[in-house]
Amino acid sequence: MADLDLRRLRYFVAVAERLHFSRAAEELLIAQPALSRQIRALEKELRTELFVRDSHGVELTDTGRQLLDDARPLLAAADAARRRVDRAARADRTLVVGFRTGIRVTDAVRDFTAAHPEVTVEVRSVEWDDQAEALLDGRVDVAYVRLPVLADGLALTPLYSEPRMAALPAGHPLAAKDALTSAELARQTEILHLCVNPDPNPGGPRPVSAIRTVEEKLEYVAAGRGVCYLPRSATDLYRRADVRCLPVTDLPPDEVALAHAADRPSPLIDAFREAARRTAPPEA
Amino acid sequence: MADLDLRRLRYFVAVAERLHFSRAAEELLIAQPALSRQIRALEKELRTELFVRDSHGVELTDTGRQLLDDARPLLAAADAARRRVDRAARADRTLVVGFRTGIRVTDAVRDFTAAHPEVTVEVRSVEWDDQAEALLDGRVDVAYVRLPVLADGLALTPLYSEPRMAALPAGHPLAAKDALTSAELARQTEILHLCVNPDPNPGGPRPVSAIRTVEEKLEYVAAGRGVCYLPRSATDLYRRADVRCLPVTDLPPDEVALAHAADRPSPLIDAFREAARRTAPPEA
DNA sequence: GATCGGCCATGCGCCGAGGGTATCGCCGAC
DNA sequence: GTCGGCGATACCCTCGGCGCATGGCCGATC
Repeated sequence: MADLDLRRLRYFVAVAERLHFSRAAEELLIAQPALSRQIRALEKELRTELFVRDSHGVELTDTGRQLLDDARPLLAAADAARRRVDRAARADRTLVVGFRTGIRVTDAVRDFTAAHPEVTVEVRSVEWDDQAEALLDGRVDVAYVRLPVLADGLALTPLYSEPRMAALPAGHPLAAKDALTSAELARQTEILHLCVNPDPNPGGPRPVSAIRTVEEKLEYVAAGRGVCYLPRSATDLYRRADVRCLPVTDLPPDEVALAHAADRPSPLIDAFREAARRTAPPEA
Repeated sequence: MADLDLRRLRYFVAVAERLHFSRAAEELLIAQPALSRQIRALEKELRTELFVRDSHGVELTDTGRQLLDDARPLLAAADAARRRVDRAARADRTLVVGFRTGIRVTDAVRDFTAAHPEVTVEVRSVEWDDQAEALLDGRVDVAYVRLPVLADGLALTPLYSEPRMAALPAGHPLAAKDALTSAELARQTEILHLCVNPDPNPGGPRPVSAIRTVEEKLEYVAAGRGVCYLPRSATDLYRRADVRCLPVTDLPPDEVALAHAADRPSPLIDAFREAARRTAPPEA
């Protein structure tokens, strides 16, 4: 039994997702006849029909659906493997540091570079909902994260913590105070949650709106649609007159940690971790 | 970034496992130069060395080890996907029933075939350590299993249970009794465990020996090296003069169930499950 | 109801990837 | 020094995949 061909699988997924050969071919940057032939060849290899093509268009068969379910994770795994190899190949020459808005990385990078001038340090911003993936598949070597982190397979080094703040509209009755408690906020107003994943559970209930950035979040707050929690570095960064930010005294502080893939130890990662620890801001 | 090629990955794994190009090529049924070229091409594609080749032979680099770690599960996933598609393709024409020694399947097959004469029923024996895999990747559609089953993703239908027996050498002091308790066995003798996996945890401690079949197990018992537990159907099947089998009164009976992959429902599987339930032997 | 347009399949020629055979280069063993 | 084992290279051939042009089918349009 010959191997499946990942290129053909990718072609198949492209067609299955669009149910349209010509458009899929366009997306794949090949001509439509080539795509038709490849799909036919795949069907022949598997000795089964994957699509029903009739005058109404193209549809998946049951077998096709089965293959689609398998093909997507398989292709993702292949990509991840490829990235991990890429990472291993440059492991002793380059360090890729992931971070998110509001986290200061320059001090640690400078400290690290002083000790390892031969190593190229890349700094790359990482989406929150992708940070664990990015670490595990090798797109970044280490990443600053805010605890808690939900994924397995990551080694975490706590670095520092910062007060948790609440952002509320400037005219809000609570905005006159100097500090707040979570009870006051829970009782008085609706809390906006940052929804990072485009569609966390498809079909299910979802947060107000697909808010992806802190700016967007604050926009909602300024519009009087609610309040939200933020770490202090975020409120410092995005100061605005129509939003007031106050410390919330009874919530545990927001902890920032350095994460890296738990397998695949590396002296460079260890060195960067020490650099990050040395340069972490003092506790507030 | 082009896709990894699974064929090349398979070549790579073959070399990595043998650390010998010529022998790997022989195994792969290609000539050695072709293999050398493919590995070189893979290294070029990944822009990194995977092996160090010197006069002492061939060795993996760190990157090569990383790739090997990823390649094996990837290839296994591809094979499993292929098998699941094969299964989906024949889902409404064929039913593959897995079973293990000592389980009687003919009654259920006959009952099922009477109701579905158009369906081809294949019966295939399955290794214990492979039964969950075989169900999940579609090599078998349903399988008779003995509880408990350790794998997730399987739907289980209990069918019947049978007494648990102990097998001991004919001359053993306890062999004169009519029945035993687990306490007597635990106190008096060493228990042989059936070691089904060729090497359960490489490098770690392992059971006495790689016993794979009931016959082998009984051979050890006859040789006086221990006693073992078996379900009654097994002791009935492999009767021998130098081994005595007695019921163990205080152990829960051995339960036989029908298992199938929890996703991918199928009317044929449902029908076979009913047939199995109808034809299950009465409780002892 | 003839034509047109959208869409997938097919025919054909080209090119490159991959395989086989023969051979080279290196190194260690005897 | 020679020989044998092993991986790399040279050279050639085959086949698979692609693009272009075109065919065949069907539904929409006027």
